Amino acid sequence: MQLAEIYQCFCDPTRLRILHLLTQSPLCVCHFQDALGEPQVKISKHLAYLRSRGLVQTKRHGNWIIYSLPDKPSDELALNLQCLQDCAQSDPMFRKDLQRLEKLKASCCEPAEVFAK
Amino acid sequence: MQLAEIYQCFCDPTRLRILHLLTQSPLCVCHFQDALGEPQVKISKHLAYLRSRGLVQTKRHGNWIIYSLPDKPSDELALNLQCLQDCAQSDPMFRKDLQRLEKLKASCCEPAEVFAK
DNA sequence: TGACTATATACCGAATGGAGTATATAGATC
DNA sequence: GATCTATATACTCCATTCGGTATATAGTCA
Repeated sequence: MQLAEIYQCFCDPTRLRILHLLTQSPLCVCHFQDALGEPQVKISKHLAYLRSRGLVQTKRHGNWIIYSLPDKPSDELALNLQCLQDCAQSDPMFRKDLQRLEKLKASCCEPAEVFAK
Repeated sequence: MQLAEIYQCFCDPTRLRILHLLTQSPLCVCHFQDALGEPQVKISKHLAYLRSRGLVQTKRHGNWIIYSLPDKPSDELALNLQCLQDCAQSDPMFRKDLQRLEKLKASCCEPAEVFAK
């Protein structure tokens, strides 16, 4: 059942925060590190977990590897990502993540593609 | 984060099927056994898992223990249960579960409260 | 009280998950 | 080629999960 696999990806707090940020824009590993305040190895491993299950895709841009949600998510994934966004709106943790992400976008000089939708 | 705990409950196929059936009506263990075709101990343990995390509640009715969704689910839980129902509509497994449940309801002579909403 | 029914729990083993430390890789720059 | 930066992977440890087998418990009925 694919649905259960989606929930397996959703069931860790760090992965949830990663996926939530990705609903805003594609990002690379260092952005997750800064926005979530978690060590590189932790972020990288959770991203690998999500990638191996098709929840995120990557493309390289110089030294950076840019993570994004799938171009064509399944109906189940799309529904659940929308639900995640709805739930996240009222959660302080998710809101803070977004705030830190906005600050990062404002302060850094990285190429537009990284944040491009 | 409570949200991650909800997804932990959702991330096993058997638990998903149980929760999906419960969106229809309260049920007791033997109904899950019959509708899902899984052994008693497996059902019982998953129900205990869900119960310990507040996803289901119980009341005794003679020898039966009737499981139901919480009277007042959190916003997050309500949203995700709705999402589950939406996803389940197009999934053959979930549809078959519902069919078997309907047959059970039609063929058995159990008290109305068990299936009452 | 004793048997029966529905359900729960204890215990075990295999598998997976998650965090940390250390190390490897790939591309960029000099 | 040497070095630097960003990211990934290997390894280890500990905790949790999941399934199965066996057994316990609570309520019912004779």
